Amino acid sequence: MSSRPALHFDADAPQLARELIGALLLVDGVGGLIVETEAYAMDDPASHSHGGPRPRNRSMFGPPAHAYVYRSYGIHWCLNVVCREAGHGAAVLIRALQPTHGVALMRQRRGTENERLLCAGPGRVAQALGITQAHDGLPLDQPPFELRPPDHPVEVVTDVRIGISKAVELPWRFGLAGSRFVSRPFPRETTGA
DNA sequence: CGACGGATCCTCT
DNA sequence: GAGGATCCGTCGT
Repeated sequence: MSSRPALHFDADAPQLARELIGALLLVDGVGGLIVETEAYAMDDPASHSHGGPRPRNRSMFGPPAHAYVYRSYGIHWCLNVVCREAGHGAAVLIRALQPTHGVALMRQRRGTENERLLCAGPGRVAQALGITQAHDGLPLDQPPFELRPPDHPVEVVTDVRIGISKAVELPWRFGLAGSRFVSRPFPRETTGA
């Protein structure tokens, strides 16, 4: 399947997750091309929004095209793009980037020289881009964020989501076909395009 | 009020 | 492949 060069923040999470593959994500000019995402919906036992709004997940129920940032395992920050409409509790987790802008700074923040591992995983993405709870709820179309759709259609592959224990069968992980910057390989690199 | 467990990452084997 | 680090929202008693 090919995703078209447009970002529909009012779409449901799986569609936006697909559209975000190949998009450019920057924070203060640092970042890269999105190569891996996951979709989370309200009627989705694996989603933080499952069960309705709470203080912790309030950004997930806020306006679309804004950030939902949460702390993972008490250590890492992870960035989501809120979608649909306010109240739906749908979002797309940014799982991996192909580093393109500010690589030296990302290396410094991450403490590694391995470019393949700079942004390969949601915690690594946040660390490389300097994302913290301070970014929770901020609009992604304004500084310090910059989010631009892909320049051209890209080939997207899918798989089940990673690290969850509920709704494990949903094929809601999306990746850029053939990318070496994903957090984990996709089982099949062929799609119908 | 105590316990649990997670949309993870790193190190060591 | 396994286990530890380390925070805090959520839930059970």
